[in-house]
Amino acid sequence: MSEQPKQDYKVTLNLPKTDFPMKANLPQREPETLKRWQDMNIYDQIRKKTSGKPKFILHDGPPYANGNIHVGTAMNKILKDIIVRYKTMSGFDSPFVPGWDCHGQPIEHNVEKQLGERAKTISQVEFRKLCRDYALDFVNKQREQFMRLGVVGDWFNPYLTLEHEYEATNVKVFGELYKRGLVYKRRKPIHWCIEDQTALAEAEIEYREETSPSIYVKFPLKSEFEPIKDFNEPKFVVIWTTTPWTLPANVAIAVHPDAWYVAVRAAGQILILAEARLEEVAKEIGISEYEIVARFKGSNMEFLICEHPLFAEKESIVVLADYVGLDTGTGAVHTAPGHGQEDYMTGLKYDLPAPMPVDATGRFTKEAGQFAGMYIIDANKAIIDYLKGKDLLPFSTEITHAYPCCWRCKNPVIFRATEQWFISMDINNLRGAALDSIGKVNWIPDWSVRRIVGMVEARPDWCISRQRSWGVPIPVFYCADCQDEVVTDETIGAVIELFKEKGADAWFAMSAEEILPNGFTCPKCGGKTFEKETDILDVWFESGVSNEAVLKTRPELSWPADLYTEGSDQHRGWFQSSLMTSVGVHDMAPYKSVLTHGFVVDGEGRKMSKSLGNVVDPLDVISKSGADILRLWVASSDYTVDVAISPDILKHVGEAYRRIRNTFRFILGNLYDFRPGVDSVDYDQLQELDKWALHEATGLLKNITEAYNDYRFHAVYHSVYSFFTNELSSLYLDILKDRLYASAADSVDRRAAQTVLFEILVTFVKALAPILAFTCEEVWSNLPEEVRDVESVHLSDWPVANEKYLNPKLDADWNKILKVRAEVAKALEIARNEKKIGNSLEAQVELYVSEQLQEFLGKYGDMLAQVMIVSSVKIYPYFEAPESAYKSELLQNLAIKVSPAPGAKCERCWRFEETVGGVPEHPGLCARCAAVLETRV
RNA sequence: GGGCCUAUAGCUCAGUAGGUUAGAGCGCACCCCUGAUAAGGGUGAGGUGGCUGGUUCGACUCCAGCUAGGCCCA
Repeated sequence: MSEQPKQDYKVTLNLPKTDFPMKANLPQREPETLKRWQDMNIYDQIRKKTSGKPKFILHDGPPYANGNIHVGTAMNKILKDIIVRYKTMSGFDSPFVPGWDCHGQPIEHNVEKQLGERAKTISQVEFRKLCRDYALDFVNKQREQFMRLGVVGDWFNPYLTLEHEYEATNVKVFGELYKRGLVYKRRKPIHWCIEDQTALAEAEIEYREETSPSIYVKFPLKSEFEPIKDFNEPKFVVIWTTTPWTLPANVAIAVHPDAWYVAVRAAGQILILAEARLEEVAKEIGISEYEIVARFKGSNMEFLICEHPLFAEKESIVVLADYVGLDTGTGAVHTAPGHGQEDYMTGLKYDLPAPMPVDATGRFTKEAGQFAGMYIIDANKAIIDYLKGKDLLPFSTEITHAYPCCWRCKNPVIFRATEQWFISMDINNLRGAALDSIGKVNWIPDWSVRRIVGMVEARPDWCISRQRSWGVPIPVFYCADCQDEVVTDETIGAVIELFKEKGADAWFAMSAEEILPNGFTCPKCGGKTFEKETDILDVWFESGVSNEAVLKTRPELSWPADLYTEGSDQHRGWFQSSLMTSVGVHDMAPYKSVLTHGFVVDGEGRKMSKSLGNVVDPLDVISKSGADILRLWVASSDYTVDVAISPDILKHVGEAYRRIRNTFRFILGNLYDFRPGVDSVDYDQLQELDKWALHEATGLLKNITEAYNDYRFHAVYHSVYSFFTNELSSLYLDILKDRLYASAADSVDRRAAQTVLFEILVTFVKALAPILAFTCEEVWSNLPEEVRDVESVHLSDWPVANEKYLNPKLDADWNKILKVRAEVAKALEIARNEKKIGNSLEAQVELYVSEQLQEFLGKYGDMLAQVMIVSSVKIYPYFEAPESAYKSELLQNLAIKVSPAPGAKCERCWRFEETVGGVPEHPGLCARCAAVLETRV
């Protein structure tokens, strides 16, 4: 029976009411919000709203249209979305046009795999159609996935590198670069499968154990060499190779510049090899007695001339190379620039020719002299026999080693130099111009500029050709008569028009004569028939021209972009390919700022991989926890370095999310009867604590606005989260409960609290909207009808810090009070552990303080009890402090005595008051509550 | 092997133009509340600042090397 009256009083309180649920249930709720955004066409509404404002263009780097999004692409798009949403709210017109990279080898590869044997019978045009379908399928999937993340953009009007206009732009840019003399052709070795007669990408190579010959070959030394000039015996440099069939293409012998080499006399001849290999090699070639007649550095041997062991009329020059190893072989390496990547680089350095005596089917051409017509697989034996016959083969054995093989036919592949197209870094000083442009770009973080500069300074010429089908053809014709390459304004113009109309497919479907204008003749010889180039462009060239194809063609966008934002791998990739094409054509970078983020790694900082089993799938996170959890994870991390994610980390993010959500919910619940237009209280009538809360909130708003401007979102997250926890939840909101619940609903005290809560809520629901896009929208829709001047929080304006709320004096005063409060909390805890009190309202607190502090605190009167959330606070001089009082360790001259509060517990507000029972109509209530109830009647 | 980057409590982050016992929140432990309740409040315990040297009166902060990890090359 005694419970009854309490129930009655409870209904007289203004307890929080809200439809905003505590349980987020994001996996269900977010799709509903997405549906609403789509129904209201929010992207268009944002465009209308920001129309005419200054533009901020974040140009999307196109992900590859293959597979589902992974957590790295998710992070990238979320970062972009936070930026775009912030810029939009803070007064910019910031359209976001997403893009996809649709051409390229991986798609081709997957389509080929699906086709199986059929791949060989299908036409290029048909094959391209299948690749197109494949790419578009993944564009659709990824579009849905990115949209599910809450990323706002022109999703149904993206840019795709397979679109006709886009394809045509490649031709335009290629034409410009060609015209500027930046494009040239040169032989370069590539992986080549002689079985399938096709070029292979690195990803199409499998390494298998293969057996190869391992032979030493004596190259007769022709030059006079100072250290051994006095010896009359025949002299040889002994080289090592595992590919005898590449010897016809030999042009050089590479030695290590810093290694020691020796000349040894044995069996009537002088052999030159690395000192470190001497013992081993001597054993192998069976010379037990030898004499070292000279010792010298590899660098001494540079430019020595040897006779080619197969072709006496040819020569082989000694060159220096760091990669020459001394663990195997002779320390002198056979070098054929047409047959190997390292050999090729050395060839470039020494300006050596790159003979290529092997045709596409793996047979020697006439360039291979006596071996012409021979299949290279059979040639090893022939060459070994030939060398034996000439006594140039001191040693021969076999080894097994990992050798590159074709993914399809499993046969060993070869390196074979073929004609490739390049963009020169140096012919017209593209490198220098690029470096100049880099200096005019704002690179964030600042080390980013060092990285790009280092790469551009050191990079080789850009090989832009691929022997593939799924891409944009290199728009070059060859005159059938004079064999000259033909690239003129006229031919380029014709191809551009063709691609615009019919797409790049037309290149494969039409003849050169059909493509070229009627009556077109070779500018050099007047020839009338032409061949088309069969190579296509590197996909990095394609994505590199996105600034030209997208920013310059879409009316809502502008060039150069304000910002590119990608992972640090794009210093080599898109940042650079975009830079080169743009500098090559326009002499400036296509971006004003470049923001780099790190890679997503696991909780231990290791890269994600299936084999480690540490892969976090963003789609999993979304379906289990919600996109806002992923978004909050992004915002909580310092993305300028690698970002860790793990189930454990996501759990912590989820807990932080709940705290933010509940804080919003509590505030919403206390505003259920608040009509801002009518009930707001003027600043002057607010209590000091309210003003303090506004001061804190305003300072924070200024800080986070700055952080957003600097793209330091984790600073936003941490400071807002800390504010919600420390200043709001455990302090301001906790203190406010009595005022909100127990005061008369329409009292100034309560309305003052609501005024501040409302202000804080509106400020931070907006300030967090770029991050918690879904949750803030949900909060927004629970706001009082009259304040929702716009339908969505994402259509609202960025909150402006109200400078008049800043009050340093108040802040200093309250810092003092709060320090005392913290000490009181310690004293209360001691009392609680001694079972003197439970709830802090059961306590009365006696403060023993300095005279100064007594004067200061005295001014606050009853307010102190409210702030401490106790029933009463009394202040005495410090010297009166009883022995039993808690002495503060932090503050001098502060002692605190906690004792059970006198009086009785008010059944309504639960404070212990001596006034309880003073009003006969309400025997269980304190004076304040009794009065409140009187006014209600 | 080279270039760029990272390394502060279990987790996410602060901080210092080098100077008293290195901070916050979360998590954890314990307590309170049951009128934010699959909530809320309080107290407390957690750090050889990756390791080793060096510079300095003094280094988490500067320098060198090493280790681990990331991106990009070779």
